[in-house]
Amino acid sequence: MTMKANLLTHAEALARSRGIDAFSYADLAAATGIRKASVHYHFATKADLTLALIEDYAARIADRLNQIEAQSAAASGALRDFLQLYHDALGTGDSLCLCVAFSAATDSLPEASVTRVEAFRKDVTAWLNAQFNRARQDGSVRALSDPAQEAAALFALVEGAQLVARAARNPDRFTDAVAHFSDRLIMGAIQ
Amino acid sequence: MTMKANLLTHAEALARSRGIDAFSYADLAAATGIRKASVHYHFATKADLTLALIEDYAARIADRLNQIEAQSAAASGALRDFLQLYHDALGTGDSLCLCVAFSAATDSLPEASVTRVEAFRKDVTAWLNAQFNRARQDGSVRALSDPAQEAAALFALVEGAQLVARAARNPDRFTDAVAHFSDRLIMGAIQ
DNA sequence: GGGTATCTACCTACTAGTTGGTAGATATGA
DNA sequence: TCATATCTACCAACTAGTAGGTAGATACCC
Repeated sequence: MTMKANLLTHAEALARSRGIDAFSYADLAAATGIRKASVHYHFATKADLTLALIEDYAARIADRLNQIEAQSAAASGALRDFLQLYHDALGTGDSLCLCVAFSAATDSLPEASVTRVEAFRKDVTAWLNAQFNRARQDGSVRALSDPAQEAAALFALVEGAQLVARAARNPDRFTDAVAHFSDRLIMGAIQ
Repeated sequence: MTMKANLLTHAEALARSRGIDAFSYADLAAATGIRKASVHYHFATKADLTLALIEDYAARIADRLNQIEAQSAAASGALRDFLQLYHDALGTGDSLCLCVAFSAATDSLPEASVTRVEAFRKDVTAWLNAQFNRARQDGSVRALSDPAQEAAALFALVEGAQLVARAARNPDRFTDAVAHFSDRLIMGAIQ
Protein backbone atom coordinates (compact mmCIF):
# COMPACT_ATOMS: atom_id res chain seq x y z
CA MET A 1 0.00 0.00 0.00
CA THR A 2 1.28 3.47 -0.84
CA MET A 3 1.85 5.93 2.00
CA LYS A 4 -0.99 8.10 0.68
CA ALA A 5 -3.43 5.19 0.88
CA ASN A 6 -2.02 4.27 4.27
CA LEU A 7 -2.64 7.81 5.53
CA LEU A 8 -6.20 7.75 4.17
CA THR A 9 -6.88 4.44 5.91
CA HIS A 10 -5.67 5.74 9.27
CA ALA A 11 -7.41 9.10 8.82
CA GLU A 12 -10.69 7.35 8.07
CA ALA A 13 -10.41 5.16 11.16
CA LEU A 14 -9.62 8.19 13.33
CA ALA A 15 -12.42 10.29 11.82
CA ARG A 16 -14.91 7.50 12.34
CA SER A 17 -13.96 6.69 15.91
CA ARG A 18 -13.08 10.16 17.25
CA GLY A 19 -14.49 12.66 14.77
CA ILE A 20 -12.70 14.87 12.24
CA ASP A 21 -12.06 17.66 14.75
CA ALA A 22 -10.57 15.28 17.22
CA PHE A 23 -7.54 14.02 15.34
CA SER A 24 -4.52 15.92 14.18
CA TYR A 25 -1.72 15.62 11.65
CA ALA A 26 0.42 14.64 14.63
CA ASP A 27 -1.87 11.65 15.32
CA LEU A 28 -1.65 10.66 11.67
CA ALA A 29 2.13 10.95 11.70
CA ALA A 30 2.32 8.76 14.82
CA ALA A 31 0.00 6.16 13.28
CA THR A 32 1.95 5.84 10.04
CA GLY A 33 5.46 6.33 11.38
CA ILE A 34 6.34 9.33 9.22
CA ARG A 35 6.76 12.97 10.28
CA LYS A 36 4.05 15.58 10.42
CA ALA A 37 5.58 17.58 7.59
CA SER A 38 5.53 14.47 5.41
CA VAL A 39 1.83 14.11 5.99
CA HIS A 40 1.50 17.65 4.65
CA TYR A 41 3.43 16.52 1.59
CA HIS A 42 0.64 14.06 0.74
CA PHE A 43 -2.26 16.23 1.88
CA ALA A 44 -1.24 19.89 1.86
CA THR A 45 -4.09 21.02 4.12
CA LYS A 46 -6.65 19.31 6.32
CA ALA A 47 -9.30 20.49 3.87
CA ASP A 48 -7.58 18.45 1.16
CA LEU A 49 -7.48 15.45 3.46
CA THR A 50 -11.18 15.59 4.41
CA LEU A 51 -12.17 15.94 0.77
CA ALA A 52 -10.02 12.96 -0.19
CA LEU A 53 -11.58 10.99 2.67
CA ILE A 54 -15.17 11.59 1.63
CA GLU A 55 -14.45 11.05 -2.08
CA ASP A 56 -12.72 7.77 -1.40
CA TYR A 57 -15.50 6.68 0.94
CA ALA A 58 -18.34 7.72 -1.40
CA ALA A 59 -16.79 5.78 -4.27
CA ARG A 60 -16.42 2.64 -2.16
CA ILE A 61 -20.00 2.78 -0.85
CA ALA A 62 -21.39 3.46 -4.34
CA ASP A 63 -19.62 0.33 -5.60
CA ARG A 64 -20.93 -1.68 -2.67
CA LEU A 65 -24.51 -0.50 -3.21
CA ASN A 66 -24.35 -1.35 -6.91
CA GLN A 67 -23.05 -4.78 -5.98
CA ILE A 68 -25.81 -5.27 -3.39
CA GLU A 69 -28.46 -4.26 -5.90
CA ALA A 70 -27.09 -6.57 -8.58
CA GLN A 71 -26.85 -9.55 -6.24
CA SER A 72 -30.32 -9.24 -4.70
CA ALA A 73 -33.29 -11.14 -6.03
CA ALA A 74 -35.80 -8.83 -4.33
CA ALA A 75 -35.81 -5.33 -2.80
CA SER A 76 -36.07 -6.82 0.69
CA GLY A 77 -32.73 -8.59 0.20
CA ALA A 78 -31.02 -5.39 -0.92
CA LEU A 79 -32.45 -3.48 2.05
CA ARG A 80 -31.38 -6.21 4.46
CA ASP A 81 -27.85 -6.01 3.04
CA PHE A 82 -27.98 -2.23 3.37
CA LEU A 83 -28.80 -2.56 7.07
CA GLN A 84 -25.99 -5.08 7.45
CA LEU A 85 -23.54 -2.69 5.77
CA TYR A 86 -24.33 0.06 8.28
CA HIS A 87 -24.33 -2.40 11.16
CA ASP A 88 -20.89 -3.65 10.20
CA ALA A 89 -19.56 -0.09 9.94
CA LEU A 90 -19.99 0.17 13.72
CA GLY A 91 -17.33 -2.44 14.33
CA THR A 92 -17.34 -3.31 18.02
CA GLY A 93 -19.37 -0.19 18.72
CA ASP A 94 -16.63 2.40 18.55
CA SER A 95 -16.90 3.78 15.05
CA LEU A 96 -19.49 5.49 12.90
CA CYS A 97 -19.88 5.45 9.16
CA LEU A 98 -17.97 8.40 7.73
CA CYS A 99 -21.18 10.06 6.58
CA VAL A 100 -22.52 10.24 10.15
CA ALA A 101 -19.16 11.44 11.44
CA PHE A 102 -19.06 14.17 8.79
CA SER A 103 -22.71 15.13 9.24
CA ALA A 104 -22.10 15.62 12.94
CA ALA A 105 -19.21 17.98 12.29
CA THR A 106 -20.59 20.02 9.40
CA ASP A 107 -19.43 23.31 10.90
CA SER A 108 -15.78 22.47 11.06
CA LEU A 109 -15.70 21.00 7.56
CA PRO A 110 -14.48 22.94 4.51
CA GLU A 111 -17.28 23.94 2.14
CA ALA A 112 -16.14 21.55 -0.59
CA SER A 113 -16.41 18.57 1.76
CA VAL A 114 -19.86 19.64 3.00
CA THR A 115 -21.06 19.73 -0.60
CA ARG A 116 -19.56 16.33 -1.28
CA VAL A 117 -21.20 14.81 1.81
CA GLU A 118 -24.53 16.29 0.73
CA ALA A 119 -24.13 14.69 -2.69
CA PHE A 120 -23.30 11.37 -1.05
CA ARG A 121 -26.36 11.56 1.16
CA LYS A 122 -28.48 12.34 -1.89
CA ASP A 123 -27.02 9.36 -3.81
CA VAL A 124 -27.68 6.91 -0.98
CA THR A 125 -31.23 8.22 -0.53
CA ALA A 126 -31.78 7.86 -4.29
CA TRP A 127 -30.54 4.27 -4.10
CA LEU A 128 -32.96 3.57 -1.23
CA ASN A 129 -35.73 5.21 -3.23
CA ALA A 130 -34.97 2.85 -6.11
CA GLN A 131 -35.16 -0.15 -3.78
CA PHE A 132 -38.54 0.94 -2.42
CA ASN A 133 -39.80 1.44 -5.96
CA ARG A 134 -38.60 -2.07 -6.70
CA ALA A 135 -40.45 -3.25 -3.59
CA ARG A 136 -43.63 -1.75 -4.96
CA GLN A 137 -43.24 -4.15 -7.89
CA ASP A 138 -42.03 -7.28 -6.12
CA GLY A 139 -44.09 -6.78 -2.94
CA SER A 140 -41.19 -7.74 -0.67
CA VAL A 141 -41.72 -4.92 1.85
CA ARG A 142 -44.78 -4.93 4.08
CA ALA A 143 -47.02 -1.87 4.59
CA LEU A 144 -45.17 0.14 1.97
CA SER A 145 -45.96 3.85 1.73
CA ASP A 146 -44.46 6.50 -0.59
CA PRO A 147 -40.94 5.33 -1.69
CA ALA A 148 -39.37 8.79 -1.29
CA GLN A 149 -40.79 9.07 2.21
CA GLU A 150 -39.62 5.57 3.06
CA ALA A 151 -36.13 6.35 1.75
CA ALA A 152 -35.82 9.55 3.83
CA ALA A 153 -37.07 7.73 6.92
CA LEU A 154 -34.78 4.73 6.53
CA PHE A 155 -31.72 6.88 5.93
CA ALA A 156 -32.43 8.96 9.05
CA LEU A 157 -33.12 5.77 11.00
CA VAL A 158 -29.79 4.13 10.21
CA GLU A 159 -27.87 7.36 10.90
CA GLY A 160 -29.62 7.77 14.25
CA ALA A 161 -29.21 4.10 15.09
CA GLN A 162 -25.47 4.40 14.46
CA LEU A 163 -25.25 7.42 16.72
CA VAL A 164 -27.12 5.69 19.55
CA ALA A 165 -25.13 2.46 19.19
CA ARG A 166 -21.78 4.24 19.17
CA ALA A 167 -22.70 6.42 22.15
CA ALA A 168 -23.64 3.27 24.07
CA ARG A 169 -20.59 1.45 22.63
CA ASN A 170 -22.84 -1.43 21.73
CA PRO A 171 -23.69 -2.45 18.14
CA ASP A 172 -26.75 -4.34 19.40
CA ARG A 173 -28.45 -0.99 19.87
CA PHE A 174 -28.33 -0.59 16.12
CA THR A 175 -30.09 -3.91 15.64
CA ASP A 176 -32.72 -2.95 18.25
CA ALA A 177 -33.41 0.39 16.59
CA VAL A 178 -33.85 -1.08 13.12
CA ALA A 179 -35.71 -4.24 14.27
CA HIS A 180 -39.10 -2.71 13.60
CA PHE A 181 -38.09 -1.92 10.03
CA SER A 182 -36.40 -5.30 9.53
CA ASP A 183 -39.66 -6.98 10.42
CA ARG A 184 -41.26 -5.35 7.42
CA LEU A 185 -38.88 -7.11 5.03
CA ILE A 186 -40.36 -10.25 3.49
CA MET A 187 -37.54 -12.69 2.83
CA GLY A 188 -37.88 -15.50 0.28
CA ALA A 189 -35.84 -18.68 0.08
CA ILE A 190 -32.97 -16.99 -1.77
CA GLN A 191 -32.37 -13.23 -1.67
CA MET B 1 -30.10 36.50 34.47
CA THR B 2 -26.96 35.60 36.43
CA MET B 3 -23.67 35.42 34.55
CA LYS B 4 -23.53 31.67 35.22
CA ALA B 5 -26.91 31.14 33.56
CA ASN B 6 -25.89 33.50 30.78
CA LEU B 7 -22.75 31.46 30.16
CA LEU B 8 -24.76 28.22 30.13
CA THR B 9 -27.20 29.69 27.61
CA HIS B 10 -24.43 30.74 25.25
CA ALA B 11 -22.51 27.49 25.76
CA GLU B 12 -25.61 25.47 24.91
CA ALA B 13 -26.24 27.47 21.75
CA LEU B 14 -22.61 27.05 20.68
CA ALA B 15 -22.55 23.33 21.51
CA ARG B 16 -25.76 22.76 19.56
CA SER B 17 -24.76 24.70 16.49
CA ARG B 18 -21.04 23.93 16.29
CA GLY B 19 -20.39 20.97 18.59
CA ILE B 20 -18.66 20.84 21.98
CA ASP B 21 -15.20 20.50 20.50
CA ALA B 22 -15.70 23.45 18.24
CA PHE B 23 -16.16 26.23 20.78
CA SER B 24 -13.71 27.56 23.29
CA TYR B 25 -13.65 29.55 26.51
CA ALA B 26 -12.52 32.46 24.34
CA ASP B 27 -15.76 32.19 22.31
CA LEU B 28 -17.77 32.12 25.50
CA ALA B 29 -15.93 35.17 26.85
CA ALA B 30 -16.58 37.06 23.61
CA ALA B 31 -20.27 36.11 23.67
CA THR B 32 -20.86 37.25 27.24
CA GLY B 33 -18.50 40.21 27.34
CA ILE B 34 -16.36 38.99 30.24
CA ARG B 35 -12.77 37.74 30.15
CA LYS B 36 -11.70 34.17 29.61
CA ALA B 37 -10.35 33.86 33.16
CA SER B 38 -13.72 34.98 34.50
CA VAL B 39 -15.42 32.15 32.62
CA HIS B 40 -13.08 29.80 34.47
CA TYR B 41 -14.30 31.35 37.71
CA HIS B 42 -17.82 30.08 36.97
CA PHE B 43 -16.81 26.78 35.36
CA ALA B 44 -13.34 25.80 36.51
CA THR B 45 -12.82 23.26 33.71
CA LYS B 46 -14.52 22.44 30.45
CA ALA B 47 -15.51 19.11 31.98
CA ASP B 48 -17.47 21.03 34.64
CA LEU B 49 -19.11 23.11 31.95
CA THR B 50 -20.19 20.14 29.80
CA LEU B 51 -21.61 18.37 32.84
CA ALA B 52 -23.56 21.48 33.87
CA LEU B 53 -24.85 21.76 30.29
CA ILE B 54 -26.20 18.23 30.09
CA GLU B 55 -27.68 18.33 33.60
CA ASP B 56 -29.45 21.59 32.92
CA TYR B 57 -30.70 20.30 29.58
CA ALA B 58 -31.84 16.90 30.91
CA ALA B 59 -33.83 18.57 33.68
CA ARG B 60 -35.56 20.91 31.23
CA ILE B 61 -36.48 18.12 28.81
CA ALA B 62 -37.72 15.88 31.64
CA ASP B 63 -40.05 18.68 32.75
CA ARG B 64 -41.24 19.21 29.21
CA LEU B 65 -41.93 15.49 28.67
CA ASN B 66 -43.89 15.28 31.92
CA GLN B 67 -45.89 18.30 30.82
CA ILE B 68 -46.54 16.78 27.39
CA GLU B 69 -47.67 13.51 28.96
CA ALA B 70 -50.01 15.27 31.40
CA GLN B 71 -51.57 17.46 28.72
CA SER B 72 -52.19 14.72 26.16
CA ALA B 73 -55.51 12.92 25.91
CA ALA B 74 -53.99 10.00 23.97
CA ALA B 75 -50.55 8.55 23.31
CA SER B 76 -50.67 9.80 19.73
CA GLY B 77 -50.92 13.39 20.98
CA ALA B 78 -47.92 12.97 23.27
CA LEU B 79 -45.88 11.43 20.45
CA ARG B 80 -46.87 14.21 18.06
CA ASP B 81 -45.72 16.78 20.65
CA PHE B 82 -42.50 14.82 21.09
CA LEU B 83 -41.82 15.08 17.36
CA GLN B 84 -42.63 18.79 17.48
CA LEU B 85 -40.20 19.29 20.37
CA TYR B 86 -37.35 17.76 18.39
CA HIS B 87 -38.38 19.59 15.25
CA ASP B 88 -38.34 22.92 17.07
CA ALA B 89 -34.89 22.19 18.52
CA LEU B 90 -33.53 22.47 14.98
CA GLY B 91 -34.38 26.16 14.81
CA THR B 92 -33.81 27.34 11.27
CA GLY B 93 -31.78 24.21 10.59
CA ASP B 94 -28.54 25.17 12.23
CA SER B 95 -28.74 23.53 15.63
CA LEU B 96 -29.15 20.05 17.03
CA CYS B 97 -30.67 18.96 20.29
CA LEU B 98 -27.89 18.77 22.88
CA CYS B 99 -28.24 15.00 23.13
CA VAL B 100 -27.40 14.53 19.44
CA ALA B 101 -24.52 17.02 19.70
CA PHE B 102 -23.13 15.17 22.72
CA SER B 103 -23.70 11.72 21.23
CA ALA B 104 -21.74 12.75 18.16
CA ALA B 105 -18.76 13.84 20.25
CA THR B 106 -18.64 11.04 22.83
CA ASP B 107 -14.88 10.67 22.57
CA SER B 108 -14.01 14.20 23.52
CA LEU B 109 -16.43 14.27 26.44
CA PRO B 110 -15.39 13.68 30.05
CA GLU B 111 -16.55 10.35 31.44
CA ALA B 112 -19.06 11.93 33.85
CA SER B 113 -20.83 13.69 30.97
CA VAL B 114 -20.93 10.53 28.85
CA THR B 115 -22.62 8.72 31.73
CA ARG B 116 -25.08 11.57 32.18
CA VAL B 117 -25.96 11.60 28.47
CA GLU B 118 -26.47 7.83 28.58
CA ALA B 119 -28.86 8.26 31.51
CA PHE B 120 -30.72 10.97 29.61
CA ARG B 121 -31.06 8.76 26.56
CA LYS B 122 -32.37 5.97 28.77
CA ASP B 123 -34.92 8.29 30.40
CA VAL B 124 -36.25 9.56 27.08
CA THR B 125 -36.47 6.02 25.69
CA ALA B 126 -38.33 4.95 28.84
CA TRP B 127 -40.76 7.84 28.37
CA LEU B 128 -41.34 6.77 24.76
CA ASN B 129 -41.80 3.19 25.94
CA ALA B 130 -44.49 4.42 28.34
CA GLN B 131 -46.26 6.26 25.52
CA PHE B 132 -46.26 3.17 23.31
CA ASN B 133 -47.62 1.13 26.21
CA ARG B 134 -50.32 3.73 26.57
CA ALA B 135 -50.98 3.44 22.83
CA ARG B 136 -51.52 -0.27 23.27
CA GLN B 137 -54.41 0.63 25.59
CA ASP B 138 -55.92 3.59 23.73
CA GLY B 139 -55.20 2.29 20.22
CA SER B 140 -54.02 5.68 18.96
CA VAL B 141 -51.00 4.33 17.06
CA ARG B 142 -51.50 2.23 13.95
CA ALA B 143 -49.68 -1.07 13.34
CA LEU B 144 -48.15 -1.07 16.81
CA SER B 145 -45.46 -3.66 17.53
CA ASP B 146 -43.42 -4.22 20.71
CA PRO B 147 -43.34 -0.91 22.71
CA ALA B 148 -39.64 -1.24 23.62
CA GLN B 149 -38.77 -1.85 19.99
CA GLU B 150 -40.91 1.07 18.89
CA ALA B 151 -39.27 3.33 21.48
CA ALA B 152 -35.73 2.41 20.37
CA ALA B 153 -36.69 2.92 16.72
CA LEU B 154 -38.38 6.29 17.27
CA PHE B 155 -35.52 7.64 19.35
CA ALA B 156 -32.99 6.65 16.68
CA LEU B 157 -35.25 8.08 13.99
CA VAL B 158 -35.51 11.55 15.56
CA GLU B 159 -31.77 11.66 16.28
CA GLY B 160 -30.96 10.70 12.69
CA ALA B 161 -33.57 13.06 11.30
CA GLN B 162 -32.00 15.92 13.26
CA LEU B 163 -28.56 15.04 11.92
CA VAL B 164 -29.78 14.93 8.32
CA ALA B 165 -31.80 18.15 8.66
CA ARG B 166 -28.92 20.07 10.23
CA ALA B 167 -26.43 18.81 7.66
CA ALA B 168 -28.78 20.01 4.92
CA ARG B 169 -29.54 23.19 6.93
CA ASN B 170 -33.21 22.56 6.34
CA PRO B 171 -35.70 21.60 9.10
CA ASP B 172 -38.10 20.26 6.46
CA ARG B 173 -35.83 17.24 6.15
CA PHE B 174 -36.76 16.36 9.69
CA THR B 175 -40.44 16.46 8.81
CA ASP B 176 -39.80 14.32 5.71
CA ALA B 177 -37.89 11.70 7.67
CA VAL B 178 -40.54 11.34 10.39
CA ALA B 179 -43.55 11.61 8.01
CA HIS B 180 -43.93 7.85 7.73
CA PHE B 181 -44.09 7.57 11.51
CA SER B 182 -46.39 10.59 11.86
CA ASP B 183 -48.85 8.88 9.55
CA ARG B 184 -49.21 6.08 12.05
CA LEU B 185 -50.53 8.48 14.71
CA ILE B 186 -54.32 8.48 14.94
CA MET B 187 -55.42 11.93 16.03
CA GLY B 188 -58.82 12.52 17.63
CA ALA B 189 -60.71 15.82 17.87
CA ILE B 190 -58.76 16.96 20.94
CA GLN B 191 -55.33 15.61 21.81
C1' DG C 1 27.73 5.27 -20.77
C1' DG C 2 28.04 9.61 -18.22
C1' DG C 3 26.37 13.95 -16.84
C1' DT C 4 22.55 16.85 -15.76
C1' DA C 5 18.16 17.80 -14.31
C1' DT C 6 13.92 16.78 -12.26
C1' DC C 7 10.81 14.28 -9.25
C1' DT C 8 9.27 11.65 -5.14
C1' DA C 9 9.17 11.10 -0.51
C1' DC C 10 10.74 12.08 3.23
C1' DC C 11 13.38 14.90 6.96
C1' DT C 12 14.56 18.78 10.88
C1' DA C 13 13.32 22.92 12.58
C1' DC C 14 10.47 26.41 12.72
C1' DT C 15 6.20 29.93 12.83
C1' DA C 16 1.92 31.97 14.32
C1' DG C 17 -1.97 31.17 16.51
C1' DT C 18 -5.23 28.68 19.76
C1' DT C 19 -6.34 25.74 23.56
C1' DG C 20 -7.61 25.01 28.52
C1' DG C 21 -5.98 26.61 32.64
C1' DT C 22 -3.55 29.47 36.60
C1' DA C 23 -1.68 33.28 39.73
C1' DG C 24 -2.49 37.16 41.71
C1' DA C 25 -4.35 41.93 41.75
C1' DT C 26 -8.60 44.68 42.01
C1' DA C 27 -13.27 46.22 42.41
C1' DT C 28 -17.86 45.90 44.58
C1' DG C 29 -21.43 45.28 47.65
C1' DA C 30 -23.44 43.19 52.19
C1' DT D 1 -14.06 43.08 56.70
C1' DC D 2 -14.97 39.51 53.73
C1' DA D 3 -16.93 36.85 50.02
C1' DT D 4 -18.09 37.38 45.23
C1' DA D 5 -16.95 38.47 40.80
C1' DT D 6 -14.15 40.30 37.83
C1' DC D 7 -9.67 41.72 35.87
C1' DT D 8 -4.55 41.57 33.69
C1' DA D 9 -1.05 38.81 32.52
C1' DC D 10 0.72 34.90 32.04
C1' DC D 11 1.81 29.44 30.94
C1' DA D 12 2.50 24.80 28.72
C1' DA D 13 0.77 22.15 25.30
C1' DC D 14 -1.08 21.72 21.13
C1' DT D 15 -2.80 23.16 16.35
C1' DA D 16 -2.17 23.56 11.14
C1' DG D 17 1.04 24.91 8.22
C1' DT D 18 5.87 26.49 6.20
C1' DA D 19 10.89 26.86 4.99
C1' DG D 20 14.49 24.68 3.47
C1' DG D 21 17.17 20.54 2.93
C1' DT D 22 18.36 15.53 1.49
C1' DA D 23 18.62 10.68 -0.37
C1' DG D 24 17.45 8.12 -4.05
C1' DA D 25 14.92 6.99 -8.21
C1' DT D 26 13.89 8.34 -13.02
C1' DA D 27 14.36 10.76 -17.40
C1' DC D 28 16.68 13.04 -20.95
C1' DC D 29 20.40 14.50 -23.76
C1' DC D 30 25.12 14.52 -25.53
